Amino acid sequence: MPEKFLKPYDSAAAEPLIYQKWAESGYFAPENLPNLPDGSPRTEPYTIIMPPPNANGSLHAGHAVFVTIEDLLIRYNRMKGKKTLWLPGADHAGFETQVVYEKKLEKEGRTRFGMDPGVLRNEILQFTMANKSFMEGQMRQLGASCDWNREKFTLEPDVIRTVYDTFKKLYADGLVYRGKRIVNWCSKHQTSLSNLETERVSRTDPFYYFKYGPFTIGTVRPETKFADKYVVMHPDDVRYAQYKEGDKIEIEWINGPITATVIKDEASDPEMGSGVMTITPWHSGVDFDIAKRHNLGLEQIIDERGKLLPVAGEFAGMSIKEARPLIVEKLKSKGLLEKIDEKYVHEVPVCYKCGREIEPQVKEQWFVKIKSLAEPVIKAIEAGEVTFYPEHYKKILLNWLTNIEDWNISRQIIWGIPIPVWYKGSDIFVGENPPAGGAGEGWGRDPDTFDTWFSSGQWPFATLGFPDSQDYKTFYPTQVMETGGDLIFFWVSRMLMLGLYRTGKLPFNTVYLHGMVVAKDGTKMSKSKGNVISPLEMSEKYGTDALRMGLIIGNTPGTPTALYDDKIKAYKHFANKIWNITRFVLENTQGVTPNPVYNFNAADTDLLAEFILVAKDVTADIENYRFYLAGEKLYQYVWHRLADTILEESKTLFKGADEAAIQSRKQFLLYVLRTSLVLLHPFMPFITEEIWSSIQSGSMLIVEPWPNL
RNA sequence: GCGCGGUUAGCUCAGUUGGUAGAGCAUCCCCUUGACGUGGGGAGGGUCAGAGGUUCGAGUCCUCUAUCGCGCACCA
Repeated sequence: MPEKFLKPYDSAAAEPLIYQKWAESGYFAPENLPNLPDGSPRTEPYTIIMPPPNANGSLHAGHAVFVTIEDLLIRYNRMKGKKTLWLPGADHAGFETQVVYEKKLEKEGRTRFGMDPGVLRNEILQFTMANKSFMEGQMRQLGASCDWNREKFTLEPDVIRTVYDTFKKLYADGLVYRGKRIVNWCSKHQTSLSNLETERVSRTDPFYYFKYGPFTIGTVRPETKFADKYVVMHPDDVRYAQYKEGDKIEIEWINGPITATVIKDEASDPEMGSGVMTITPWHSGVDFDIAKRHNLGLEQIIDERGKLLPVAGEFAGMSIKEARPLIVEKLKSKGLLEKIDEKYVHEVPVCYKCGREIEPQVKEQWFVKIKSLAEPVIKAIEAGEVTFYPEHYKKILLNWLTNIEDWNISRQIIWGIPIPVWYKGSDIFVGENPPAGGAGEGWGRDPDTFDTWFSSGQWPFATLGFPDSQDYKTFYPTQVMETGGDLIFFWVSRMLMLGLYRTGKLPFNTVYLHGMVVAKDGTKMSKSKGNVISPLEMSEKYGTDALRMGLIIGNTPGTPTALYDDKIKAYKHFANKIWNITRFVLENTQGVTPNPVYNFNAADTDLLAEFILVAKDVTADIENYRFYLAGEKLYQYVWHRLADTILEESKTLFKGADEAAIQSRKQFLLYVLRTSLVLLHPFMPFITEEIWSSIQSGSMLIVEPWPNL
């Protein structure tokens, strides 16, 4: 028996060496995998495109979950004899990374505003690349058996080329347009945001009722009302039947007399307040739509920094917070304040990064006519072409796709893929370079970058070298997209839409969405709460195998998973158990040569049948994405059946004199140990490979065939 | 407003096509000197949120109620 089994398993020492062995074997790459047991080459592809982690920090528990689940699937399918590719990547993560970098700048007493864009871009690139290589090391530590030679970064030239081709095609097909529309504007980050990048928070604010000529209007935002010269009511509201569309009314307002125009529109809710409202089309989506329907003028009241413009008269230059009480005071002194409802509860949109209120602004930006892309995906999903784990995400996604709004893809940040568009007066040219003649002839480039999800949405085919490469032909469409449930709209939906649009095929037919990893008390892990569990620390402390089991067992798709020290510790104990089972078996089978076709006696035949049932069950569970059950069943069998019962019985048996029974049992123990290691490998790759190297010289467990049951 | 979930043992959660309620942790008792104390054996503990229905049979399917939560959405 090898000496090492006399000491406890030392995961920290063993793991890096095992990973190195795997890497050197070349088995991470599909073309290097050995032939099938019958000698034929592998043909059936199995592909997972890794969700590229944002290269702006270190790996967190969520990353560890996806690495564990995807690595499990990959190892399983590799052992099943598939031509297996797990393609890793790293994401520049546009706005996300820029926000992280801005915080770093802030700490250094600097700011991005006023910085030379080229210099800033370069700084962030260096920051990103440093994080990228750091995180790659961490993924190796977690045992990721991905093909590093095929790794992709989202800003590589061929990825950008694919993204530009898609944009050109969308433009040619009339599915992307430049429009002057209301966008979600964050006055801190100085960029527009998609609807998904805003959140809604409940606020209690005073709701003011003001006299507006003969009417009473209500508002929580008096600071937007300076230029309000349209008064809107529902066409069927009998209270205001005497007023006709287009009537002009002279009224006294904040900064003096104005002429108001009556507008009749169904957007006005007679139940709300007095049933009359004034509109501020530049700073409200509803108002903007009304203005558009009635062809009304637009005037900006609040600037991009959230300060009042000269139209506010004496309040110009003030922030909203400063100005609001002063404006109310002034209206009150003019006798125009009717009443205040102090307890008005409403929801306001805020920037998902800084929590500042979104200030809607009218901007000229690029929008995707997303309904046209959504429709074929809706049909495909309804036809059952995509399987979701958990199943109910199908309904959630369909609901979202059905109610989808045009997608704003321009961002006013530098960290991203520049939009390939040139302007000259009212002429638009779509291309990476200006039309012949060059920028010298008055063509100016669009200063914006793409929403990072616009490019990420093309990831499955962009990474594989669409449209001509051999990899694309071999590995697309991929088998499964495994990612966090929070990315269902941001990413999964866009991959489905853009993938189908560009390649004519859905990029994957199975979507597995894991739940968020939370602290033991069920709350979100956050640095400020100090309850963050670092997967890398856990891996160092208890071993990666223990961490992986802790992340798999009890983790049903779509449900938050609690991760805590004790849980991982329990699986370190399990690793120790496996180690000691091996020790017991090796001690008691010295001199016995495993015979793969041994005829067990009746008792051991029963044990074999029982084990085969477990193995079949585990296999079916993995095939059906029930990893949490598969892991638990293996744990139960190996510990509480094999170790607690079978090994204990064997002790008595071995002390007896029934040589035939002893021989049979020894053969059985060797068989069950070896096969258990195979079954456990996708879950606990390190310790199983380490043991395998001692009992089966010259072969590696990573490519050992999965038992054919 | 629209949509989606949860409610099972003290705690955290499983429960796959309907077939006598499970695990881990916690609690209590006992055992064990060599595979492993990172151990072993055992015990207590649940009218599966409530009501009704379908069924030979319901934690599982249907309806309603209660309650907690989540997502999406341009409500002045």
